[in-house]
Amino acid sequence: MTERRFSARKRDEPRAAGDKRERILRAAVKVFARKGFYASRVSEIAKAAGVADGTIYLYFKSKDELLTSLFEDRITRLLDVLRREIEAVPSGPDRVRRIIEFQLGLLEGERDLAEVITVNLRQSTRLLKQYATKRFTEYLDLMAHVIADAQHAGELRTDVSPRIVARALFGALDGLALTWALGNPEPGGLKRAGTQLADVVLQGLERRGPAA
Amino acid sequence: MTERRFSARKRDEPRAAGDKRERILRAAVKVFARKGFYASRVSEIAKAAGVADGTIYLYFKSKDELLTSLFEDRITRLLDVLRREIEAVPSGPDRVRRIIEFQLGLLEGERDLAEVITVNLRQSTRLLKQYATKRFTEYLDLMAHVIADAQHAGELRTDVSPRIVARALFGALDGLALTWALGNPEPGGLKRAGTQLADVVLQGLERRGPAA
DNA sequence: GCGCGCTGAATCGCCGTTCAGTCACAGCGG
DNA sequence: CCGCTGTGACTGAACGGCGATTCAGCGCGC
Repeated sequence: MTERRFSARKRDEPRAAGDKRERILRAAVKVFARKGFYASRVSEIAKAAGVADGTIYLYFKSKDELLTSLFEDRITRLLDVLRREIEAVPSGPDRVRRIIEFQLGLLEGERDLAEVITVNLRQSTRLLKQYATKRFTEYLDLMAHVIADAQHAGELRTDVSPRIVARALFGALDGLALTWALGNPEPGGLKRAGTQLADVVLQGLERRGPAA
Repeated sequence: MTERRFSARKRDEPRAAGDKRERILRAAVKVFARKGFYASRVSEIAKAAGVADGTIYLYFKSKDELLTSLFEDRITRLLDVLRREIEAVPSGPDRVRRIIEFQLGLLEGERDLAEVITVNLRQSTRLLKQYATKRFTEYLDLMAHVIADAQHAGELRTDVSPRIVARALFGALDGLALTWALGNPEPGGLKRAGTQLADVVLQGLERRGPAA
Protein backbone atom coordinates (compact mmCIF):
# COMPACT_ATOMS: atom_id res chain seq x y z
CA MET A 1 0.00 0.00 0.00
CA THR A 2 2.62 2.58 -0.88
CA GLU A 3 2.32 3.98 -4.37
CA ARG A 4 -0.92 5.73 -4.94
CA ARG A 5 -0.08 9.32 -5.67
CA PHE A 6 1.69 8.60 -8.92
CA SER A 7 -1.30 9.89 -10.82
CA ALA A 8 -0.99 13.61 -10.08
CA ARG A 9 -2.20 14.29 -13.64
CA LYS A 10 -0.77 17.81 -13.69
CA ARG A 11 -3.54 19.76 -12.06
CA ASP A 12 -5.51 20.59 -15.17
CA GLU A 13 -8.12 17.96 -14.34
CA PRO A 14 -10.83 19.41 -12.11
CA ARG A 15 -11.22 15.85 -10.85
CA ALA A 16 -9.27 12.77 -11.73
CA ALA A 17 -12.56 10.95 -11.23
CA GLY A 18 -12.96 9.48 -14.70
CA ASP A 19 -9.52 8.10 -14.28
CA LYS A 20 -10.32 6.16 -11.15
CA ARG A 21 -13.66 5.00 -12.41
CA GLU A 22 -12.06 3.57 -15.49
CA ARG A 23 -9.39 1.98 -13.38
CA ILE A 24 -12.06 0.22 -11.36
CA LEU A 25 -13.91 -0.92 -14.46
CA ARG A 26 -10.77 -2.36 -15.94
CA ALA A 27 -10.00 -4.21 -12.74
CA ALA A 28 -13.55 -5.50 -12.58
CA VAL A 29 -13.32 -6.94 -16.08
CA LYS A 30 -10.17 -8.74 -15.11
CA VAL A 31 -11.49 -10.13 -11.84
CA PHE A 32 -14.96 -11.05 -13.07
CA ALA A 33 -13.40 -12.81 -16.02
CA ARG A 34 -11.18 -14.87 -13.83
CA LYS A 35 -13.67 -15.91 -11.18
CA GLY A 36 -17.14 -15.00 -12.25
CA PHE A 37 -19.36 -12.38 -10.73
CA TYR A 38 -20.44 -14.18 -7.61
CA ALA A 39 -17.10 -15.62 -6.70
CA SER A 40 -15.47 -12.23 -7.08
CA ARG A 41 -15.02 -10.19 -3.92
CA VAL A 42 -15.38 -6.47 -4.02
CA SER A 43 -12.18 -6.26 -2.05
CA GLU A 44 -10.36 -8.14 -4.81
CA ILE A 45 -11.51 -5.68 -7.39
CA ALA A 46 -10.45 -2.86 -5.14
CA LYS A 47 -7.04 -4.38 -4.71
CA ALA A 48 -6.67 -5.00 -8.43
CA ALA A 49 -7.64 -1.42 -9.12
CA GLY A 50 -5.28 -0.12 -6.46
CA VAL A 51 -7.99 1.64 -4.48
CA ALA A 52 -9.64 1.08 -1.13
CA ASP A 53 -12.75 -1.02 -0.86
CA GLY A 54 -14.85 1.98 -0.01
CA THR A 55 -13.72 3.92 -3.04
CA ILE A 56 -15.67 1.63 -5.31
CA TYR A 57 -18.81 2.87 -3.64
CA LEU A 58 -17.98 6.42 -4.53
CA TYR A 59 -18.37 5.48 -8.17
CA PHE A 60 -20.91 2.67 -8.12
CA LYS A 61 -23.93 2.13 -5.96
CA SER A 62 -23.32 -1.56 -5.45
CA LYS A 63 -21.50 -4.55 -6.76
CA ASP A 64 -24.46 -5.25 -9.00
CA GLU A 65 -24.40 -1.80 -10.40
CA LEU A 66 -20.72 -2.18 -11.06
CA LEU A 67 -21.40 -5.13 -13.33
CA THR A 68 -24.28 -3.34 -14.97
CA SER A 69 -22.20 -0.25 -15.63
CA LEU A 70 -19.50 -2.42 -17.05
CA PHE A 71 -21.84 -3.90 -19.64
CA GLU A 72 -23.38 -0.57 -20.43
CA ASP A 73 -20.04 1.02 -20.96
CA ARG A 74 -18.34 -1.68 -22.95
CA ILE A 75 -21.20 -2.88 -25.08
CA THR A 76 -22.18 0.62 -26.04
CA ARG A 77 -18.66 1.13 -27.18
CA LEU A 78 -18.72 -2.11 -29.17
CA LEU A 79 -21.97 -1.26 -30.84
CA ASP A 80 -20.63 2.07 -32.00
CA VAL A 81 -17.62 0.51 -33.57
CA LEU A 82 -19.55 -2.29 -35.18
CA ARG A 83 -22.10 0.05 -36.69
CA ARG A 84 -19.38 2.09 -38.28
CA GLU A 85 -17.64 -1.00 -39.59
CA ILE A 86 -20.78 -2.27 -41.20
CA GLU A 87 -21.60 0.98 -42.88
CA ALA A 88 -18.24 0.89 -44.52
CA VAL A 89 -19.07 -2.36 -46.29
CA PRO A 90 -21.61 -2.30 -49.11
CA SER A 91 -22.27 -5.96 -49.92
CA GLY A 92 -24.68 -7.91 -47.73
CA PRO A 93 -22.72 -11.13 -47.54
CA ASP A 94 -19.54 -9.23 -46.88
CA ARG A 95 -21.27 -7.49 -44.05
CA VAL A 96 -22.19 -10.78 -42.49
CA ARG A 97 -18.62 -11.88 -42.79
CA ARG A 98 -17.54 -8.62 -41.27
CA ILE A 99 -19.76 -9.15 -38.25
CA ILE A 100 -18.33 -12.57 -37.67
CA GLU A 101 -14.78 -11.33 -37.96
CA PHE A 102 -15.55 -8.41 -35.74
CA GLN A 103 -17.04 -10.36 -32.92
CA LEU A 104 -14.43 -13.06 -32.90
CA GLY A 105 -11.64 -10.56 -33.41
CA LEU A 106 -12.81 -8.58 -30.47
CA LEU A 107 -12.86 -11.63 -28.33
CA GLU A 108 -9.44 -12.67 -29.38
CA GLY A 109 -8.11 -9.22 -28.63
CA GLU A 110 -9.84 -8.75 -25.33
CA ARG A 111 -10.10 -12.15 -23.85
CA ASP A 112 -11.18 -10.95 -20.43
CA LEU A 113 -13.93 -8.80 -21.78
CA ALA A 114 -14.99 -11.72 -23.94
CA GLU A 115 -15.31 -13.95 -20.97
CA VAL A 116 -17.22 -11.42 -18.95
CA ILE A 117 -19.67 -10.84 -21.75
CA THR A 118 -20.19 -14.43 -22.78
CA VAL A 119 -20.14 -15.95 -19.34
CA ASN A 120 -21.43 -13.31 -17.00
CA LEU A 121 -24.09 -12.23 -19.42
CA ARG A 122 -26.01 -15.16 -18.03
CA GLN A 123 -25.18 -14.67 -14.44
CA SER A 124 -26.35 -12.27 -11.79
CA THR A 125 -29.97 -11.86 -10.96
CA ARG A 126 -32.97 -11.46 -13.16
CA LEU A 127 -32.32 -7.77 -12.64
CA LEU A 128 -29.20 -7.91 -14.65
CA LYS A 129 -30.68 -10.28 -17.15
CA GLN A 130 -33.41 -7.81 -17.85
CA TYR A 131 -30.93 -5.05 -18.28
CA ALA A 132 -28.62 -7.18 -20.33
CA THR A 133 -31.30 -8.20 -22.76
CA LYS A 134 -31.94 -4.57 -23.52
CA ARG A 135 -28.47 -3.85 -24.80
CA PHE A 136 -28.25 -7.31 -26.10
CA THR A 137 -31.35 -6.86 -28.20
CA GLU A 138 -29.75 -3.86 -29.79
CA TYR A 139 -26.92 -6.05 -30.90
CA LEU A 140 -29.23 -8.68 -32.31
CA ASP A 141 -31.31 -6.07 -34.04
CA LEU A 142 -28.26 -4.77 -35.75
CA MET A 143 -27.47 -8.23 -37.08
CA ALA A 144 -31.05 -8.88 -38.09
CA HIS A 145 -31.09 -5.61 -39.97
CA VAL A 146 -28.03 -6.45 -41.95
CA ILE A 147 -29.58 -9.74 -42.96
CA ALA A 148 -32.96 -8.29 -43.81
CA ASP A 149 -31.34 -5.62 -45.96
CA ALA A 150 -29.36 -8.22 -47.82
CA GLN A 151 -32.51 -10.24 -48.37
CA HIS A 152 -34.25 -7.25 -49.87
CA ALA A 153 -31.32 -6.63 -52.09
CA GLY A 154 -31.75 -10.16 -53.37
CA GLU A 155 -28.38 -11.21 -52.02
CA LEU A 156 -29.66 -13.85 -49.60
CA ARG A 157 -32.42 -16.41 -49.53
CA THR A 158 -35.64 -14.94 -48.22
CA ASP A 159 -37.31 -18.00 -46.74
CA VAL A 160 -35.70 -17.61 -43.33
CA SER A 161 -36.41 -15.08 -40.65
CA PRO A 162 -33.63 -12.51 -40.20
CA ARG A 163 -34.32 -12.52 -36.50
CA ILE A 164 -33.89 -16.26 -36.18
CA VAL A 165 -30.76 -16.22 -38.27
CA ALA A 166 -29.37 -13.40 -36.16
CA ARG A 167 -29.98 -15.25 -32.95
CA ALA A 168 -28.53 -18.45 -34.23
CA LEU A 169 -25.52 -16.69 -35.64
CA PHE A 170 -24.92 -14.86 -32.41
CA GLY A 171 -25.22 -18.12 -30.54
CA ALA A 172 -22.76 -19.78 -32.86
CA LEU A 173 -20.25 -17.01 -32.34
CA ASP A 174 -20.83 -17.10 -28.64
CA GLY A 175 -20.35 -20.84 -28.59
CA LEU A 176 -17.09 -20.65 -30.47
CA ALA A 177 -15.93 -17.90 -28.18
CA LEU A 178 -16.91 -19.78 -25.08
CA THR A 179 -15.06 -22.97 -25.84
CA TRP A 180 -12.15 -20.87 -26.91
CA ALA A 181 -12.25 -18.71 -23.80
CA LEU A 182 -12.41 -21.68 -21.51
CA GLY A 183 -10.18 -24.08 -23.30
CA ASN A 184 -7.23 -24.05 -25.63
CA PRO A 185 -5.38 -20.78 -26.05
CA GLU A 186 -4.36 -21.81 -29.58
CA PRO A 187 -3.78 -18.43 -31.22
CA GLY A 188 -5.38 -17.74 -34.53
CA GLY A 189 -7.76 -20.59 -33.88
CA LEU A 190 -10.64 -18.23 -33.59
CA LYS A 191 -9.87 -16.63 -36.90
CA ARG A 192 -9.88 -19.98 -38.60
CA ALA A 193 -13.13 -20.90 -36.90
CA GLY A 194 -14.59 -17.61 -38.00
CA THR A 195 -13.65 -18.15 -41.60
CA GLN A 196 -15.20 -21.59 -41.64
CA LEU A 197 -18.32 -20.40 -39.90
CA ALA A 198 -18.69 -17.61 -42.41
CA ASP A 199 -18.19 -20.03 -45.30
CA VAL A 200 -20.89 -22.34 -44.05
CA VAL A 201 -23.34 -19.63 -43.07
CA LEU A 202 -23.00 -17.72 -46.29
CA GLN A 203 -23.39 -20.81 -48.42
CA GLY A 204 -26.36 -21.69 -46.28
CA LEU A 205 -27.91 -18.31 -46.86
CA GLU A 206 -27.35 -18.23 -50.61
CA ARG A 207 -30.38 -18.08 -52.78
CA ARG A 208 -30.91 -21.44 -54.35
CA GLY A 209 -30.85 -19.38 -57.49
CA PRO A 210 -28.27 -20.41 -60.10
CA ALA A 211 -29.35 -24.04 -60.29
CA ALA A 212 -32.98 -23.90 -61.39
CA MET B 1 -46.01 -29.82 6.00
CA THR B 2 -48.45 -32.72 6.00
CA GLU B 3 -48.09 -35.21 3.18
CA ARG B 4 -44.79 -36.91 3.17
CA ARG B 5 -45.28 -40.59 3.55
CA PHE B 6 -47.12 -41.19 0.33
CA SER B 7 -44.03 -42.78 -1.15
CA ALA B 8 -43.99 -46.18 0.59
CA ARG B 9 -42.76 -47.82 -2.66
CA LYS B 10 -43.83 -51.31 -1.62
CA ARG B 11 -40.97 -52.42 0.52
CA ASP B 12 -38.85 -53.94 -2.19
CA GLU B 13 -36.53 -50.95 -2.14
CA PRO B 14 -33.82 -51.36 0.47
CA ARG B 15 -34.05 -47.63 0.74
CA ALA B 16 -36.62 -45.29 -0.66
CA ALA B 17 -33.66 -42.99 -1.02
CA GLY B 18 -33.79 -42.67 -4.79
CA ASP B 19 -37.27 -41.36 -4.43
CA LYS B 20 -36.37 -38.46 -2.23
CA ARG B 21 -33.21 -37.77 -4.09
CA GLU B 22 -35.12 -37.50 -7.31
CA ARG B 23 -37.66 -35.29 -5.65
CA ILE B 24 -34.92 -32.92 -4.58
CA LEU B 25 -33.38 -32.91 -8.04
CA ARG B 26 -36.68 -32.07 -9.62
CA ALA B 27 -37.25 -29.26 -7.17
CA ALA B 28 -33.76 -27.98 -7.78
CA VAL B 29 -34.34 -27.83 -11.52
CA LYS B 30 -37.44 -25.80 -10.96
CA VAL B 31 -35.91 -23.37 -8.49
CA PHE B 32 -32.59 -22.93 -10.26
CA ALA B 33 -34.44 -22.30 -13.48
CA ARG B 34 -36.55 -19.60 -11.94
CA LYS B 35 -33.89 -17.70 -10.05
CA GLY B 36 -30.49 -18.92 -11.06
CA PHE B 37 -28.05 -20.85 -8.93
CA TYR B 38 -26.77 -18.08 -6.73
CA ALA B 39 -30.07 -16.44 -6.06
CA SER B 40 -31.63 -19.75 -5.09
CA ARG B 41 -31.74 -20.58 -1.41
CA VAL B 42 -31.24 -24.11 -0.26
CA SER B 43 -34.28 -23.64 1.92
CA GLU B 44 -36.39 -22.85 -1.13
CA ILE B 45 -35.36 -26.02 -2.81
CA ALA B 46 -36.15 -27.92 0.33
CA LYS B 47 -39.55 -26.35 0.52
CA ALA B 48 -40.25 -27.04 -3.14
CA ALA B 49 -39.23 -30.66 -2.65
CA GLY B 50 -41.29 -30.95 0.50
CA VAL B 51 -38.37 -31.93 2.68
CA ALA B 52 -36.47 -30.26 5.48
CA ASP B 53 -33.43 -28.15 4.77
CA GLY B 54 -31.19 -30.68 6.41
CA THR B 55 -32.46 -33.53 4.31
CA ILE B 56 -30.79 -32.15 1.26
CA TYR B 57 -27.48 -32.71 2.98
CA LEU B 58 -28.24 -36.35 3.41
CA TYR B 59 -28.19 -36.73 -0.35
CA PHE B 60 -25.76 -34.06 -1.49
CA LYS B 61 -22.59 -32.79 0.08
CA SER B 62 -23.26 -29.15 -0.65
CA LYS B 63 -25.29 -26.80 -2.73
CA ASP B 64 -22.56 -26.89 -5.33
CA GLU B 65 -22.62 -30.62 -5.48
CA LEU B 66 -26.35 -30.52 -5.87
CA LEU B 67 -25.98 -28.54 -9.05
CA THR B 68 -23.18 -30.77 -10.23
CA SER B 69 -25.20 -33.91 -9.61
CA LEU B 70 -28.08 -32.40 -11.42
CA PHE B 71 -26.03 -31.91 -14.54
CA GLU B 72 -24.47 -35.29 -14.29
CA ASP B 73 -27.80 -36.97 -13.95
CA ARG B 74 -29.74 -35.13 -16.59
CA ILE B 75 -27.10 -34.78 -19.24
CA THR B 76 -26.17 -38.42 -18.99
CA ARG B 77 -29.78 -39.27 -19.57
CA LEU B 78 -29.97 -36.93 -22.54
CA LEU B 79 -26.87 -38.34 -24.09
CA ASP B 80 -28.24 -41.84 -23.91
CA VAL B 81 -31.42 -40.88 -25.63
CA LEU B 82 -29.68 -38.84 -28.27
CA ARG B 83 -27.24 -41.60 -29.10
CA ARG B 84 -30.04 -44.02 -29.64
CA GLU B 85 -31.97 -41.56 -31.77
CA ILE B 86 -29.01 -40.95 -33.98
CA GLU B 87 -28.28 -44.59 -34.52
CA ALA B 88 -31.79 -45.03 -35.80
CA VAL B 89 -31.18 -42.59 -38.62
CA PRO B 90 -28.87 -43.63 -41.45
CA SER B 91 -28.38 -40.50 -43.52
CA GLY B 92 -25.82 -37.97 -42.35
CA PRO B 93 -27.79 -34.83 -43.14
CA ASP B 94 -30.88 -36.35 -41.58
CA ARG B 95 -28.88 -37.03 -38.47
CA VAL B 96 -27.87 -33.43 -38.23
CA ARG B 97 -31.47 -32.43 -38.60
CA ARG B 98 -32.37 -34.95 -35.95
CA ILE B 99 -29.90 -33.47 -33.50
CA ILE B 100 -31.34 -30.04 -34.01
CA GLU B 101 -34.87 -31.26 -33.55
CA PHE B 102 -33.87 -33.25 -30.54
CA GLN B 103 -32.18 -30.47 -28.70
CA LEU B 104 -34.81 -27.89 -29.38
CA GLY B 105 -37.59 -30.37 -28.75
CA LEU B 106 -36.13 -31.25 -25.43
CA LEU B 107 -35.96 -27.65 -24.46
CA GLU B 108 -39.49 -26.99 -25.52
CA GLY B 109 -40.68 -29.98 -23.54
CA GLU B 110 -38.64 -29.32 -20.44
CA ARG B 111 -38.37 -25.62 -20.26
CA ASP B 112 -36.96 -25.56 -16.75
CA LEU B 113 -34.26 -28.04 -17.52
CA ALA B 114 -33.50 -26.04 -20.64
CA GLU B 115 -32.99 -22.93 -18.63
CA VAL B 116 -30.83 -24.61 -16.07
CA ILE B 117 -28.61 -26.12 -18.69
CA THR B 118 -28.28 -23.10 -20.93
CA VAL B 119 -28.13 -20.48 -18.23
CA ASN B 120 -26.57 -22.14 -15.24
CA LEU B 121 -24.07 -23.99 -17.35
CA ARG B 122 -22.12 -20.78 -17.22
CA GLN B 123 -22.68 -19.94 -13.65
CA SER B 124 -21.16 -21.27 -10.47
CA THR B 125 -17.48 -21.37 -9.95
CA ARG B 126 -14.72 -22.54 -12.15
CA LEU B 127 -15.14 -25.81 -10.30
CA LEU B 128 -18.42 -26.41 -11.93
CA LYS B 129 -17.24 -25.08 -15.22
CA GLN B 130 -14.52 -27.63 -15.28
CA TYR B 131 -16.91 -30.36 -14.46
CA ALA B 132 -19.44 -29.12 -16.94
CA THR B 133 -17.01 -29.07 -19.78
CA LYS B 134 -16.36 -32.74 -19.24
CA ARG B 135 -19.90 -33.87 -19.89
CA PHE B 136 -20.30 -31.07 -22.28
CA THR B 137 -17.42 -32.27 -24.34
CA GLU B 138 -19.09 -35.62 -24.67
CA TYR B 139 -22.06 -33.92 -26.20
CA LEU B 140 -19.92 -31.96 -28.61
CA ASP B 141 -17.95 -35.04 -29.51
CA LEU B 142 -21.11 -36.82 -30.42
CA MET B 143 -22.09 -34.03 -32.76
CA ALA B 144 -18.62 -33.80 -34.23
CA HIS B 145 -18.67 -37.52 -34.88
CA VAL B 146 -21.92 -37.38 -36.74
CA ILE B 147 -20.53 -34.64 -38.94
CA ALA B 148 -17.23 -36.35 -39.53
CA ASP B 149 -18.97 -39.58 -40.50
CA ALA B 150 -21.16 -37.76 -42.95
CA GLN B 151 -18.13 -36.08 -44.43
CA HIS B 152 -16.44 -39.42 -44.97
CA ALA B 153 -19.56 -40.74 -46.58
CA GLY B 154 -19.32 -37.86 -49.02
CA GLU B 155 -22.55 -36.36 -47.82
CA LEU B 156 -21.12 -33.09 -46.58
CA ARG B 157 -18.41 -30.71 -47.63
CA THR B 158 -15.06 -31.67 -46.20
CA ASP B 159 -13.33 -28.31 -46.03
CA VAL B 160 -14.61 -27.49 -42.56
CA SER B 161 -13.63 -28.93 -39.22
CA PRO B 162 -16.29 -31.17 -37.68
CA ARG B 163 -15.32 -29.88 -34.28
CA ILE B 164 -15.78 -26.26 -35.24
CA VAL B 165 -19.07 -26.99 -36.90
CA ALA B 166 -20.24 -28.88 -33.84
CA ARG B 167 -19.36 -26.04 -31.52
CA ALA B 168 -20.97 -23.45 -33.70
CA LEU B 169 -24.07 -25.57 -34.14
CA PHE B 170 -24.35 -26.15 -30.45
CA GLY B 171 -23.94 -22.46 -29.84
CA ALA B 172 -26.64 -21.65 -32.36
CA LEU B 173 -29.05 -24.05 -30.71
CA ASP B 174 -28.13 -22.70 -27.33
CA GLY B 175 -28.67 -19.17 -28.53
CA LEU B 176 -32.09 -19.95 -29.93
CA ALA B 177 -33.01 -21.72 -26.73
CA LEU B 178 -31.78 -18.90 -24.58
CA THR B 179 -33.75 -16.16 -26.22
CA TRP B 180 -36.69 -18.45 -26.25
CA ALA B 181 -36.30 -19.41 -22.60
CA LEU B 182 -35.97 -15.85 -21.46
CA GLY B 183 -38.38 -14.18 -23.77
CA ASN B 184 -41.51 -14.97 -25.71
CA PRO B 185 -43.38 -18.13 -24.82
CA GLU B 186 -44.67 -18.35 -28.40
CA PRO B 187 -45.39 -22.07 -28.74
CA GLY B 188 -44.03 -23.89 -31.73
CA GLY B 189 -41.67 -21.01 -32.26
CA LEU B 190 -38.73 -23.18 -31.47
CA LYS B 191 -39.76 -25.81 -33.95
CA ARG B 192 -39.96 -23.24 -36.68
CA ALA B 193 -36.61 -21.84 -35.67
CA GLY B 194 -35.18 -25.34 -35.70
CA THR B 195 -36.43 -26.04 -39.19
CA GLN B 196 -34.95 -22.86 -40.52
CA LEU B 197 -31.68 -23.43 -38.77
CA ALA B 198 -31.49 -26.92 -40.20
CA ASP B 199 -32.26 -25.63 -43.68
CA VAL B 200 -29.52 -23.08 -43.53
CA VAL B 201 -26.96 -25.31 -41.90
CA LEU B 202 -27.53 -28.21 -44.24
CA GLN B 203 -27.39 -26.07 -47.31
CA GLY B 204 -24.27 -24.53 -45.87
CA LEU B 205 -22.70 -27.94 -45.41
CA GLU B 206 -23.59 -29.29 -48.85
CA ARG B 207 -20.76 -30.23 -51.07
CA ARG B 208 -20.43 -27.63 -53.76
CA GLY B 209 -20.58 -30.76 -55.82
CA PRO B 210 -23.38 -30.94 -58.40
CA ALA B 211 -22.32 -27.80 -60.22
CA ALA B 212 -18.77 -28.54 -61.30
C1' DG C 1 -36.94 -50.61 22.68
C1' DC C 2 -33.98 -49.45 18.81
C1' DG C 3 -32.24 -47.53 14.74
C1' DC C 4 -32.78 -44.95 10.88
C1' DG C 5 -34.44 -41.21 8.11
C1' DC C 6 -35.66 -37.11 8.75
C1' DT C 7 -36.35 -32.47 10.83
C1' DG C 8 -35.60 -27.38 11.32
C1' DA C 9 -33.84 -24.01 14.62
C1' DA C 10 -29.38 -22.40 15.83
C1' DT C 11 -24.72 -21.54 14.45
C1' DC C 12 -21.01 -19.40 12.29
C1' DG C 13 -18.31 -17.42 8.79
C1' DC C 14 -18.34 -14.54 5.12
C1' DC C 15 -18.49 -10.25 2.51
C1' DG C 16 -21.09 -6.18 0.79
C1' DT C 17 -21.55 -1.95 2.58
C1' DT C 18 -20.81 1.97 5.72
C1' DC C 19 -18.69 5.87 7.86
C1' DA C 20 -15.50 8.08 11.07
C1' DG C 21 -11.27 9.57 10.01
C1' DT C 22 -6.96 10.86 7.29
C1' DC C 23 -4.61 13.36 3.88
C1' DA C 24 -3.45 16.77 0.39
C1' DC C 25 -4.33 20.82 -1.16
C1' DA C 26 -6.21 25.54 -2.00
C1' DG C 27 -7.53 29.76 -0.47
C1' DC C 28 -6.93 33.32 2.78
C1' DG C 29 -5.60 36.39 6.38
C1' DG C 30 -1.86 38.04 8.80
C1' DC D 1 5.54 34.01 2.67
C1' DC D 2 3.66 31.23 6.06
C1' DG D 3 0.47 28.83 8.80
C1' DC D 4 -4.39 27.96 9.48
C1' DT D 5 -8.65 26.03 8.22
C1' DG D 6 -12.21 24.28 5.05
C1' DT D 7 -13.12 20.89 1.53
C1' DG D 8 -13.59 16.72 -0.69
C1' DA D 9 -11.50 12.54 -2.32
C1' DC D 10 -10.11 8.56 -0.46
C1' DT D 11 -9.27 4.92 3.10
C1' DG D 12 -10.03 0.54 5.46
C1' DA D 13 -11.59 -1.42 9.86
C1' DA D 14 -15.81 -2.69 11.68
C1' DC D 15 -20.67 -3.84 11.21
C1' DG D 16 -24.69 -6.50 10.23
C1' DG D 17 -27.35 -9.52 7.68
C1' DC D 18 -27.76 -13.44 5.39
C1' DG D 19 -27.92 -18.17 4.30
C1' DA D 20 -25.25 -22.63 3.88
C1' DT D 21 -24.49 -26.08 6.93
C1' DT D 22 -24.87 -28.66 11.31
C1' DC D 23 -26.68 -31.57 14.81
C1' DA D 24 -29.56 -32.62 18.88
C1' DG D 25 -33.53 -34.67 18.93
C1' DC D 26 -38.00 -36.92 17.18
C1' DG D 27 -41.10 -40.56 15.80
C1' DC D 28 -42.13 -44.40 12.79
C1' DG D 29 -41.60 -49.10 11.64
C1' DC D 30 -39.66 -53.22 12.98
